[in-house]
Amino acid sequence: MTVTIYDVAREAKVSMATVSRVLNGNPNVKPETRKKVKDVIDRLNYRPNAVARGLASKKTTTVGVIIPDISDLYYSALARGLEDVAEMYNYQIIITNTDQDSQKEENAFLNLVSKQVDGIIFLGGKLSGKVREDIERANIPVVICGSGQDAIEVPSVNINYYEAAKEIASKFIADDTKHLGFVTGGYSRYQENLMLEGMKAAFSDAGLNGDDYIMLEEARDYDSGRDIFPKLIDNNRDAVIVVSDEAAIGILHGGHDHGVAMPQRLQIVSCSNTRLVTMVRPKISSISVPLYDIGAVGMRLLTKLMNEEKVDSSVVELPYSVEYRTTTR
Amino acid sequence: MTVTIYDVAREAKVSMATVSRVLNGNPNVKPETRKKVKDVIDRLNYRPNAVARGLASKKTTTVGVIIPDISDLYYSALARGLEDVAEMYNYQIIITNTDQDSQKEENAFLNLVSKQVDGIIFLGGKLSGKVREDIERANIPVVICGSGQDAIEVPSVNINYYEAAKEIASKFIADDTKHLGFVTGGYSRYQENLMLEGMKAAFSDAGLNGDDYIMLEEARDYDSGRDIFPKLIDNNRDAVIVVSDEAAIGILHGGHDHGVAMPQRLQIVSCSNTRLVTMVRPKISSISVPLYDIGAVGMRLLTKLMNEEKVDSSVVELPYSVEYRTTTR
DNA sequence: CTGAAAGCGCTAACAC
DNA sequence: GTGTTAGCGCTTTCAG
Repeated sequence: MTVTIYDVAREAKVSMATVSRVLNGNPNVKPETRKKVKDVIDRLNYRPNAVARGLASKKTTTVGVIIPDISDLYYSALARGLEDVAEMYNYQIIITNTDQDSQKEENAFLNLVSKQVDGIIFLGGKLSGKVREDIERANIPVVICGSGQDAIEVPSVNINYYEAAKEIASKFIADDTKHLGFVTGGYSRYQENLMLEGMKAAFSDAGLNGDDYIMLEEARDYDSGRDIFPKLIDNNRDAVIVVSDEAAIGILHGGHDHGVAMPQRLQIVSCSNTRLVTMVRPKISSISVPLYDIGAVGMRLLTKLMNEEKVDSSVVELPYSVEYRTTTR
Repeated sequence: MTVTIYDVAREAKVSMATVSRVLNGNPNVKPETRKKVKDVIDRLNYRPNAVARGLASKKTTTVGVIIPDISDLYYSALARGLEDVAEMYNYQIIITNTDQDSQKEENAFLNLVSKQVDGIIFLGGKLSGKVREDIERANIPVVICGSGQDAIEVPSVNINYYEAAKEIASKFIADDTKHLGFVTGGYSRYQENLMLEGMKAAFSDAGLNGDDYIMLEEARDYDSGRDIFPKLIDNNRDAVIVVSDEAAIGILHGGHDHGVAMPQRLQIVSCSNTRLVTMVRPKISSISVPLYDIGAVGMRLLTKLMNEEKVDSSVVELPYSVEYRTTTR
């Protein structure tokens, strides 16, 4: 039925070994036999069975991607970057959504290992203790993209959210805009904590105690953003730093709906840098996180790891800037 | 190094066959031996090698997804629906982005077949003649989601865009809003043509010739939407039907930037129903395409096909409605 | 430069 | 119920 390497060998009057060699670009094949084999391959329309190949070679040219939610613009931008470089290096990608559920994360990881993927990329995610153990045990290259992880020896790529948050807070403080709200999204506790520390450092530099000025809230999507708007105003916030772009837009429209002038009354800076930030009016000021690049660089790092090339630094920090648009004064 | 079925068999003092049986839930195993085997599996922390399994059983529990761009909200919503039901049925998903490039589509398809996926889902895409031949030859279940395809015998799931477009146009005509713009996105020519036919039918029903009233434009993203706004006004459009949500928002903001009152001067209806439509002000009227469901139903259909269950109808049309929000009067 | 043969880790008849 | 035995389609020594 389906044509195998054996059929090709027979037709070309060579051994399977030789066919295998031309398939894999092994130079130890006389040009003429190579041509002969290639002709037969074309004629028979032969395509090697990647599964058999994987079993024999212990390499599947497949990498697993564990992602909270592919329909979240933040993650899908990362995923796109990652997939593009995977394609360059001839890797396929198996994607699993976890909704940040630890159990799902572990299942996904174990499934991927069963499938003998050559490497795994985590986007966001919590990496519970169990998963960490599994990583340890599986002995397979893993890299984390776009999500801080607490004291873990896994290679990762991200921007420095501590510095970014500190920079934003400092600017606000300098403008005498001190009553800040920090609206977390529950994406990565570790990272959100880092940002909070950054803001506190900014207050500290100004001789102030951040705890007296920073109010914490949580909103991840548009609706919850809109819902917390009144609370922000009631608590006299001058500005908010919002992790989730959708929540930021929700807050913005909360202002719109309540007839509150923005950014006069409340300034907003969001932190995810999805396409959304410039697709609303007023445009939202935000950290320019290089999402696509984080994914791309992460995958590049993984290819190196899978290839056992040495890597200069396994935790890479990409540059960012803060774009002040029209939700800030 | 890694523990295999053979190790489990030895430790449990049974044959590999028996281990395989408990692994696959084969009922022909005495409960006590089943327990014995399971204990050893746990103790050894054994996990079957899915690649070996795939080779032996000719089933990989993996399905391929060919998608224009995962970072496009329209497609990622479909993908999420699809992935959720894939997970329910214990399938993993290999995703490939094609940017609607025929060559990439064909490569992706062939790669997926090499990997012995059990089925393939196309989201959007052009399905050039070559790919159609490949589908024919590969003899593997394929379903197309969220994209019309011209005269092709491949199972698919979508909504009836012809009727939707006709309904919208009829409403406009009845309101004496006859100078329509149709802003295509280049997603699926076939489908966009279908919509155009639908609009023409609406004019025809009103005793009018659609060609005299409908102006065609193309814009796929936010910026091009904004860019074509002046042209729409210069050509005296009363309303536009826009395939891409992002383009629709672009047009909306084009109006904003030019100080043109919307929807008084120009009404907008968009057709992709991504989350974006309710995340701008004014909220955009749109066809309520059940994106998630299209993906979910498509994957469910594929599981049936892969399982060789019989299927009532291989082209399924999901219900939709038209939501008139605040970009229409 | 090429071929023979031994697996890779598992499933699936087929016996018993 | 359980074990034996062939493969699945390929890569990879090892000879020559």
